[in-house]
Amino acid sequence: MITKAERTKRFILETAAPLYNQKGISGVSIDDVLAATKLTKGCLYGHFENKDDLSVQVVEYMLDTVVQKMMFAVGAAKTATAKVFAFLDFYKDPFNTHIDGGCPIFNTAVEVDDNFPGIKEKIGAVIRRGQDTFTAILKQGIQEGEFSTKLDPVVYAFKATAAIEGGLVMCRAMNTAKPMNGLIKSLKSELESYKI
Amino acid sequence: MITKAERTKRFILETAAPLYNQKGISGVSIDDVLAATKLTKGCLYGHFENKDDLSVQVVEYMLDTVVQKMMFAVGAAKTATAKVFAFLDFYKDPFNTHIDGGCPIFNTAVEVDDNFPGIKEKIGAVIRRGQDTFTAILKQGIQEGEFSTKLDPVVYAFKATAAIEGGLVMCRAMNTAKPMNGLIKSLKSELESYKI
DNA sequence: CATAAAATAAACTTTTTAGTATATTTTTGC
DNA sequence: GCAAAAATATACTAAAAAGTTTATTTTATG
Repeated sequence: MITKAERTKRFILETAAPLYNQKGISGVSIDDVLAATKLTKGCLYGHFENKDDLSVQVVEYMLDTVVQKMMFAVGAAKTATAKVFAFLDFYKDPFNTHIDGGCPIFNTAVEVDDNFPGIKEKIGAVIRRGQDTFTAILKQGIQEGEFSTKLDPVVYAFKATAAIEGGLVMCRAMNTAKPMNGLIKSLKSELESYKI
Repeated sequence: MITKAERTKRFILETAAPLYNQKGISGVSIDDVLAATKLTKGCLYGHFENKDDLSVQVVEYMLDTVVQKMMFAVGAAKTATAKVFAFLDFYKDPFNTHIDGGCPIFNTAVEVDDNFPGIKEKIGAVIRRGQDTFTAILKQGIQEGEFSTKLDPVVYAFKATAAIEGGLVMCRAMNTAKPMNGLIKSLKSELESYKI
């Protein structure tokens, strides 16, 4: 049985997530979180030790959420090509990013880069694991004769991820979703050029 | 004649720039800037109205600086190919980014995305102008017979920029410069595939 | 070299934010 | 229906950060 306390804690994480994703760790105050959740300080501090504890858990919640959604989208596809395409489509709408405010992995990576070493380590691990998964999918595609051996899995995985994530930030900054379409098409046809 | 006041103001902007680029606007305090410059409050507030004024001017200084350096690097090249290659090489070392802390355009874009609407507008304009310049270079390359008409200037410009910027963030988060080499090589050979 | 501009020193006020304490009320789950 | 858990209300304290003030000292440049 899920307790009330667990539900409340989860509600706080869910509600705080878009705030953190939009304003960044340093940009969110406890009062912001209280205003968004309409809870009281007593309640919040009953679930989290202090702001740092809250911040770390919100970031972890966001990372878990986005990784899980991405895995679900990719996992539903059968072939290597379909899996990669599912990944490329994951952020096709830069203004609907599963958690409001863009990609939490990237947003957090930028903020904690030269700050928050603990969180940085976690972000690095998530990205590394993502690259490993992506690379493994491509390698299997090669092994099973879906792609030519001329495809470099490590390079394509990095290029595709970097371009999607970078494109997302650019689109949001320029306030237009359009360039994302051309980018995704280009990355798809680049992969298809290795098809056997 | 450049006055002492102008020199001091510039010194503040130069010194604060890496702080802002590393910690973000919300992460930098006035005391951080005072500690870094070893100036006093009286002096700082003699040059800037308040923290907001300082922040806006630091961001503008960073944007101007990076755009100027990029233009210098690209401008030194003669052919369209050489210009694009110069751009691709601009961030080849993710840990030496002209201003410490990564690309200020991107870092600021992420932070001000859902916050700081004034600064966001400026970032958007810088990115748009950059894309226009990049696209114009490719178009000229096509016109002058350097590239095939099959090259889509808008798509390649966006893809290359997004990938470089995204790759920069990923490398910094993973604490490795290596993937940047493969990425740059891949983007270069992608462009070369359109060479006539 | 004189003076106006620039910077310092130091002590403030104000505001914001984090965090604490406790008595009271509400809710939940047995 | 009742006891424990959870949340509220309210009123705090503490610390950090922003911003002000003013008298004094230093420095730049006409």
